[in-house]
Amino acid sequence: MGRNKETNQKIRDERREQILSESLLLFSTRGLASTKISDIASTAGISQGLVYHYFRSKEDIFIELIRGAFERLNSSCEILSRMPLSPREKIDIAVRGLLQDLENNQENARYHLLMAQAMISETVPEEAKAIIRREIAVSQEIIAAILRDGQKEGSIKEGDADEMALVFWTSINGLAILKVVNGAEFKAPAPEILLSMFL
Amino acid sequence: MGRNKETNQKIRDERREQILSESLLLFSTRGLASTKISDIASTAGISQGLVYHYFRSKEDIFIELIRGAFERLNSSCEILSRMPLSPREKIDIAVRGLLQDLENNQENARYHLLMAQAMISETVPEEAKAIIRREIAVSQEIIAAILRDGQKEGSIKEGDADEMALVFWTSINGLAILKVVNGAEFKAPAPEILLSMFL
DNA sequence: CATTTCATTCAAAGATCATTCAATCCTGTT
DNA sequence: AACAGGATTGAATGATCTTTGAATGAAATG
Repeated sequence: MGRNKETNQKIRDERREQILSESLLLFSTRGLASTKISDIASTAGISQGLVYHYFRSKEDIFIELIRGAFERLNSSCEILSRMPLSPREKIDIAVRGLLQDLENNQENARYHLLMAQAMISETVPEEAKAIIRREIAVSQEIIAAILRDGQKEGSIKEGDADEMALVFWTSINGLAILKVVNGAEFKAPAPEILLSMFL
Repeated sequence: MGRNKETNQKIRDERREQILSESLLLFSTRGLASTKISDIASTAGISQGLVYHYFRSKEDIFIELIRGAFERLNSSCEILSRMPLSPREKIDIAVRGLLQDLENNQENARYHLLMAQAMISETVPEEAKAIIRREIAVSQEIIAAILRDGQKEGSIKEGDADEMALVFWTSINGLAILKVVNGAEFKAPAPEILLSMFL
């Protein structure tokens, strides 16, 4: 009666992850439109047809990656906001953590880049756009809330907290782009530069 | 003997500008690969064939736009650096000017976006990449030089000036992206937030 | 060892585009 | 009015990709 269920499930999970992982690499540096299914297949070492066994279309892969990107980002943010720390410490940890992550973790920078591409491009699938519309506010609101807390107790600079959160993410995002572009040469700037906007 | 030279030249100049202008709009929001020649032609109100009367290829249009983008950016930077102002005033003017420009001038934000896309994507024409490699350092070096001047006289915060210039452009760029994405809703953040990194 | 069930491949069909080119139009000039 | 010269059009060409589906292969089960 063929292979048993668990083995098949494992094969499928692994292939799926493999396709997603290679696609992230390609989408983030070449964009959705310039990434060919044949690119994905060949870097993953499989045939083109097999890609369609796992995903309905190229755009489906993209949507899945966007979904994962926000899941990671938002859950990190929520963990941060729940930490038993002062607002000032939270911001400090967030900036240092994000910058360090950019420097060490290629994949994370790629996720940032993917999100940036998805935000910019009018040609991303509607479903991806919908996810962005829905999720983009979460991380910004969390940072803004921390900033407001800090402002109340006087440990964080005055100013419109929403605008400050916007600049916060904008800067992180810009640096992520730089990281992917510059590759190994990339050296994250001193956290103090960014922190001086808030503390 | 047909139309006279000047009239033809004028027609050609105008058409060329028109094609470039519509292309900037499309490339910046959809990317090079997802922008079809038929899109450019139809938004410019001309036939597909005519586009090829003015440019050798789609990539040629892109390269021309990138060339123009850096020309604008670098010349603005050089004007700034020559102004008879203190370093502190120069940075102040640069930040306020750039933010205001983002808010009022759709086209400028699009140029920033185009540069970002060109930097990110591995599939932009080699000639565009070459221009980027050559030109990208200019504006960064100019800002870094102003910062160093200011640090010498104590009016600007200490810190690695190159890194600070990097964060400077990164933030501007990130905001430009946001501007194009958010369109009319976009409200530039208070300049003071960014300025607090430097002053 | 025959059989079943899927993963996987391969080649072909269908779509979508960039690019070309022969024909047409427009507008000063003679 | 006839003409010249370039601007302009639009359909055809061909290249490139996505997607499909029939055929193959491998592993586990009876």
